Amino acid sequence: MRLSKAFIPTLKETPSEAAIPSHQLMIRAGLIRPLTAGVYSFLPLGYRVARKVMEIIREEMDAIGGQEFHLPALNPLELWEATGRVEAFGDILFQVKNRPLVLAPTHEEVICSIAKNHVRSYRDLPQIWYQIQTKFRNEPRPRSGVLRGRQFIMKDSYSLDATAEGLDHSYNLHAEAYKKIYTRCGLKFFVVGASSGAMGGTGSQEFMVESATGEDTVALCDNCGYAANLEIATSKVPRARRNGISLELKEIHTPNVRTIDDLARFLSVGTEVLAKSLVYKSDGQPVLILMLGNDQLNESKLKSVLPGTLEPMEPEELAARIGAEAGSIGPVGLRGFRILSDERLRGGNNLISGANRTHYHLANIDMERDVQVECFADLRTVQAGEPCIQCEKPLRIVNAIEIGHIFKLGTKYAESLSANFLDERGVERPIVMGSYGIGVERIIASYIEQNHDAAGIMWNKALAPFIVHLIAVNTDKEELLSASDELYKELQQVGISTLYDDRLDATPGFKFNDADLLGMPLQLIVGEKNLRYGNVELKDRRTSKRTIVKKQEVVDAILHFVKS
RNA sequence: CGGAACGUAGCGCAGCCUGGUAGCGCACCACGCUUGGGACGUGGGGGUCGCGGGUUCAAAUCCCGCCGUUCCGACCA
Repeated sequence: MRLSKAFIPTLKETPSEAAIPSHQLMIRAGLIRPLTAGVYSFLPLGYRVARKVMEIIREEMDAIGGQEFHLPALNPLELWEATGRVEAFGDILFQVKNRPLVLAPTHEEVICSIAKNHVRSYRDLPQIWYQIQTKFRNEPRPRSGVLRGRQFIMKDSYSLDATAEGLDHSYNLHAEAYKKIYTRCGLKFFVVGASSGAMGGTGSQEFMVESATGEDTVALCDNCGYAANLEIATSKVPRARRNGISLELKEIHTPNVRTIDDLARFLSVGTEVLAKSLVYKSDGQPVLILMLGNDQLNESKLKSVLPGTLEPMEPEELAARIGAEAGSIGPVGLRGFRILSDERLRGGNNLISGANRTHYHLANIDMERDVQVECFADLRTVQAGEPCIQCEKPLRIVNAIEIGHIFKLGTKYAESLSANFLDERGVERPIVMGSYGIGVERIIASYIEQNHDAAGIMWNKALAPFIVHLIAVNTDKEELLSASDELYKELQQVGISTLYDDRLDATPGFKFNDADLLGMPLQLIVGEKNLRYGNVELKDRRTSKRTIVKKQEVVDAILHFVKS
């Protein structure tokens, strides 16, 4: 492509709305342009990258036996009502105003409706169906450029199996394919155990890229490789103590003590003998949650114990129900509340918590003797430095970008849409499903987050929109321009994709800076001082290493680079 | 949805407080000059100052409402 004729609008200045490097560079390098909040146009250069990513995905999906579909983004509302997901998605689901249609945020429903009509027997299974298509989600707050948009390209696939073992196999095939895809894209990634969230199902893993700009938080063990989304991560923290004798309950006066830290200071005790009470409403019913010391409640974990709506109780309602302020709430003698406790408090005694009387706390609480706990569960959020659940080495907590998510769905969707098949014995059973997603834009943005410098992007060969950026430096010299033209033609003939900066009016500095910004892996620089001796210059964008090569030999050198 | 900021030429911004001619840099067009790290000179084109209402002789500027965008938080498959 000749740059003089190409539409590659580069910007010298950083657009004010872009706060993170990938977003800034994608706009500056002319890959994308914003249209409205969370919606971007791919410009030609950006779409070349997107196509490379999609082709890698396609090859690896085909390699595990995937069959490519192209499903409609417009779905009948009725189909989504059947699975209850109109309500589950709520405002995230775009609904068409003048027809009972929705814009699909994912395609389990459509897949099931096809399977229901055409998969009749266990002999038709297993299947892996996939597509690469635009998804629509009405995100309340789009941000970080293409990392969280309202419209984005997603590879989504669905496995259909007869049995749970079959699902395990399909799931593992996907996990392996995903690793190959990210590796080929040049991403440094890791896999974490994840929450299935609103998707439901029996297990899920996320593929993550460590990045300060990521919206997910992950606990990592550098020693043994344990990695889990903070939504489900656990650690080996000790339980609350249990002393020999449970002392008698005793009310203590604690004027103006509200927080756990205040209380520990006031009583000169460690926070590990204190039980914190949090009050929520689950489907409108009051629930008291007990946490040890300053442990932070993990709402994702709580939601898996308390499905349904969940909201913190307002202080006014709390005061009205208990007659005490939030800092003095406790589990003993509390009526009308379900009581849940974090696992860490199981069996503890001689603990201190609120007395349900403002300015008073209750000491010597025995969890077994004094508290009617409905259930114990892991409800706490892991903190950095805590011992790893597997090897007890300290955990790290990092931010990460989710670039893929795989789910074992089970029979949830097949059941609600009656997607059944007949097994070997002629018994009708629901299809066992898995669902798997990769965000195409997130791969691109994550790649840029990991591979840029002050000057711009540093593409690898796999994702680069062009392999070579050919720069004609002194365009006023006839012989120099014709030498560049010649090289451009030769590179085209041997199939090396080349962006050729043949602009007559741009100064050398302008061209060099554009080349660094656009970030093709190799820059081929044709300038007067080298050409005089029959040489040209090759610059490696990533290392900035320059080599002087004979003009006749440079195409071979580039071919060698491409094959290496 | 809560908190905050912003909206003036394609981009980055000033002007607003203290009302009276819409400005700067980059980009763009023409000509000249220049060619190894975002040149230079001369001339030029381009703006309903987000939208609507109000105050005023007069509004980019003051007041009210709306819309949009971004950031922090909540939320998040």
